[in-house]
Amino acid sequence: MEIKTELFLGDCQSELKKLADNSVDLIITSPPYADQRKATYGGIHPNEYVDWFSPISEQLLRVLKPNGTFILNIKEKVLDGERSTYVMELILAMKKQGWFWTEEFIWHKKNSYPGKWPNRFRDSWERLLQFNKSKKFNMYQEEVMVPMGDWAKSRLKNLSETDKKRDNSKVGSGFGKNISNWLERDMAYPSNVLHLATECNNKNHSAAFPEELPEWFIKLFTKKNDIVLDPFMGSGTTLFVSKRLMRNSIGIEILPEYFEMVKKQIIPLELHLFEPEIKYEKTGS
Amino acid sequence: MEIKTELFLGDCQSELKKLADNSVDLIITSPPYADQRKATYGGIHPNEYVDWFSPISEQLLRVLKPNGTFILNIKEKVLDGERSTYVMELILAMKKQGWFWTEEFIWHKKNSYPGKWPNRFRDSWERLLQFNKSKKFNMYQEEVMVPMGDWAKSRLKNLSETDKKRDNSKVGSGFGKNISNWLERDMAYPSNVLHLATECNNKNHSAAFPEELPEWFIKLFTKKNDIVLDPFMGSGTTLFVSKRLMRNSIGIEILPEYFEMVKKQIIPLELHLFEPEIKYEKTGS
DNA sequence: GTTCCGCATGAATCGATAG
DNA sequence: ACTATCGATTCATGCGGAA
Repeated sequence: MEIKTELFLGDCQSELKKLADNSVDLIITSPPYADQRKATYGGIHPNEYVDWFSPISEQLLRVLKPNGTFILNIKEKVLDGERSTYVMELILAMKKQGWFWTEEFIWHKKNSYPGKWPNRFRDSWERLLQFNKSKKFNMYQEEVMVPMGDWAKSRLKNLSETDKKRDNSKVGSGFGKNISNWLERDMAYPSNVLHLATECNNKNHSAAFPEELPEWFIKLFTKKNDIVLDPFMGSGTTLFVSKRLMRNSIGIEILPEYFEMVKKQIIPLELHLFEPEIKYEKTGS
Repeated sequence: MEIKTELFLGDCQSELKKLADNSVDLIITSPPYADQRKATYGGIHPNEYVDWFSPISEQLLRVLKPNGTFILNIKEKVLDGERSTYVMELILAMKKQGWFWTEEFIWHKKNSYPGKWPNRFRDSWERLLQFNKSKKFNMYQEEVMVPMGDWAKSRLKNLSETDKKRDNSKVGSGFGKNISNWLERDMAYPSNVLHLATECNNKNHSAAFPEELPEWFIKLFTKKNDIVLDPFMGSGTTLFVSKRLMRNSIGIEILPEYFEMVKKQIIPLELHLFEPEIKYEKTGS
């Protein structure tokens, strides 16, 4: 089946109206934070943030499938020495709209920018708010399982030693068998804290998140041929990852530069993606 | 100078009234979370939590010195499939009382409670909310500087590979047990994400936080001979650490068992603490 | 005296069962 | 219908006994 990528150029709120009700499986986005990035986006004052975002979240609620998920990446800025409260007010407002606030993941940015202030440390985490339309939603936990921690590693080490001896006495060669069994068993479910580095380079967009971030949520909340929406597309990370993972995607971007940039990059990516599939069928292996 | 430890047995709200205005340098506490410690403490329903805590936070605002800091350790529970909002409502309520919400630290608990559910992962973080009475407050950042590991150098190369696995060992600000292994020369300021394991054993209290947690904040926000207050003393971790770091401390506890337990333990600790000092003076080294 | 392994146990959450 | 209680799930950690 072909993977589609749809791009919309224009204001997020009005472009969203073109999308059908209950048509999207996953929304994942990082909207412009209040008063950040004033140069590229309008820059929204913290006090106006909830009023600005509410009509958008209302549209998102409409287009999301009943079993779908909305992941909102956001962090309040420091205003006059203290944290703003607009994120909390936004959560409360979205709950009134009908959203369920299911969970708050923490994105721990391992390589946050250094800096020194007299009264605070580097801000090295952001919120990843999970909202849902109903209490039942699709979640494919096995897709994001991770290897176990130190305990399992050391245990695996010892096991490989003993298994070596056992295998040598019984069969002869091949410690691969037992180890691979243990490797499979040594997977654990992750927690709600994500450790990812920020991507500082090769993107023109000022605040692109690392590919691993949308990848994790796309794997977790969608399956192949599902539809992913990023209403603040930016440099298009979410869309590229969606395509790579064989998910359809929709992107909305208000700035023509980003829109054109993504549009140009999506087409060669399609060719690149379908080429290996043909080869694979020919060799038959 | 002698280090004093004062203990109060009784209800937090009424006992706090015995303390003088502007008399405490640091408040650090972990109140019973809504409906959690039902067996030991009363258990407060999420809907009533703000009303229950507000009179207490009002007292805390009164007793805190103008340059002091209040660290509140708290996390909302899941209620009927979604996160409760009482922590956010509490922050908004405390701001109305006159508190400044300066910062939110994240306590990442490596060893969070296990479990598997169809719709969520393990909860492995808690909030450490920093409130202040004014925008100018005492902060001794050098006291909590951490050595830098080589993870900072190699982070760019292995990014995609390591992120697929769970990074257990070297994530983040790295206080804990391996400090002695780190190189001394390049010291860095920590960030606002703390990586600490919970203490499961050797305490009779059900939910003592690890000593490193109050230690970090005591070093960061007080100097020697300052006064530290824990209005929900529990097993007394905050007080023991304060004493060890030569800070005066005040503890309030409503349950006589804990009160007596801490009382008994504080006295031998004093003897233990002052003995080495005398020896130190005698040897003169 | 080390190192290693077994085991109990947490600020958890869900779903089913019972009043 | 709505609350209360119980069992099942699962992972890092530290302790004690063993090799």
